[in-house]
Amino acid sequence: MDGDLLQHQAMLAYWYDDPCAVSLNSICAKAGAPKPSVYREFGSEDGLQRAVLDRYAQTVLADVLTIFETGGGSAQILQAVIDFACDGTRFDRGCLFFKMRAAKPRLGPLTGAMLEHIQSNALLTIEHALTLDKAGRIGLDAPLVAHYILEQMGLAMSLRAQGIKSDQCRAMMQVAFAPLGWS
Amino acid sequence: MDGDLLQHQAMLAYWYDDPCAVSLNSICAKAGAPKPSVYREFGSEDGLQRAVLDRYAQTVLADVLTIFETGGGSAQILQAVIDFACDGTRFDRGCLFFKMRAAKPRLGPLTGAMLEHIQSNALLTIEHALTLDKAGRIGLDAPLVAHYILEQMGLAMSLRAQGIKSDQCRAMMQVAFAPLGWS
DNA sequence: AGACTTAAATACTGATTGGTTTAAAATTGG
DNA sequence: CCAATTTTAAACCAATCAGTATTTAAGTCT
Repeated sequence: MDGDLLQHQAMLAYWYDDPCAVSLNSICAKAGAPKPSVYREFGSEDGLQRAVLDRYAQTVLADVLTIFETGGGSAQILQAVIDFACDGTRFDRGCLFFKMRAAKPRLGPLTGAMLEHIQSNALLTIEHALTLDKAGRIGLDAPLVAHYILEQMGLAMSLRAQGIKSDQCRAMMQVAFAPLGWS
Repeated sequence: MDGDLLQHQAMLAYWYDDPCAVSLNSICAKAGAPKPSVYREFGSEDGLQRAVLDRYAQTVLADVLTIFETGGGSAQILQAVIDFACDGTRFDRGCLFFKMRAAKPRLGPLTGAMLEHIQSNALLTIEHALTLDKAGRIGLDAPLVAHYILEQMGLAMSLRAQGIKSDQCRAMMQVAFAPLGWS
C-alpha cells in the first residue's frame, strides 16, 4: 500500500514548489504511482491536497502548537516561536499551510475547509496560551493578538521562502513581538 | 490605439484575481482585443505583465511613496501608511505588487526584474524617510526597519484581500508599528 | 483611384491540465 | 491450480494554455 508514499511525495512537492503549480501528473510520476490510484485513495486532486494538508498539520504544525500549549511566560513563548520559524532548515522553503492559504481561492472546497479548520484551531490554541499568561498586555483583546501572532509567523516563514536570511527574519520578528511583552 | 484599454483591463484582472490564474485569453476576451495585438504591443505575456506592473507602480504605488517623501515625523508617516493601507476600498482586493511578488517564481523574467526594481526603489524611499527623521529608534538599522515597514504594509493588504475587516487590519498595524516610535 | 501597409479576427499548433476508460498483469481466495 | 477480484500501466478525453499563421478587412500614401 503506497498511499503513504504518494502522500509523502505530494507533500514535498506542494511544500517546496508552489502548490498551485504542481500538477497531479508530476506528483504521480515522482511517486511512481499510477494516476487512477490517486482517485481510488483520495477521490480527487482536492482530496489529495486535503489529506496532505491534514498530515502536515498533524506532524509539522503540531510542533509549534505545543510551544503554546506547554506555556511559560509570553516572553518565553514568543522567543520559542521565533526560534521555531527562523532556525534550522525546516522552513527554508516556507510553510505549506501558509503557502496553501495564500492559494486558497484556487484550491478545492475540501482543502479550503481544512485550511479554515487548521487556522481556527491554531488561533484558539494561541489565544488560550495568551489568556493563561497573566502578564498579557491590557487593552489588546486576545483574539486580535492571537491573529497578530499567527500572521507574523506566516510573514516570517514567507520571507524565509523568499530567501531572506534567517538573521533578518529573526530581527523583524523581534520588532513585531516587542509590543507583546517582549523584554 | 486600444493598447491602453488592454493594459487597463489586464491590470484589473491581475489585481482582482490571482495574477497566475488569469489567462491571456480571458484578458483579450474582456478587453475585446485580438490576441495577436498583445504580442504586437507587449511581445509576450511576460511583457504585458511587466507593463501592467509598471503602470501600477507609477499610479497606485506612487501615492504611498509620496507619504514617505513628504516626510513629517515617523508617527505621522506611519499613521498615514496605516490609513493608506486600511482605509477606503482601494485595496479591498489586495495590492497588485504584493500579489505578483508572491507569485514571482511563476512569472516571467521581465516581470521579475520589474518587481525587484519596484521593491528596491520602495525600500530606498522608506529608508530615506527614516534617516531624515531624527527621532528614529536607536539600535535598529534603517534598512531593516524599511524592510519591516514594507512587509507589514504587504501583510495588511494581504489580510484585507482575505476579507479581514479594515478595523482589525488597522489594529494589527498599530501593534506592528508601535516599536517604531508610535506614541 | 489603385498599390501598399497595417491591423483585426479567426483558426490553428503543440503541450499540459484534471479526470476516465480499458486491457493486461498481479494478487488473492478456494 | 484455477477463478474472481483488484491493481497497474498506458492510452485516452475534452478543455485550456501561450503563442503563431493565415486570411481578410481597413486605412494610408502617392
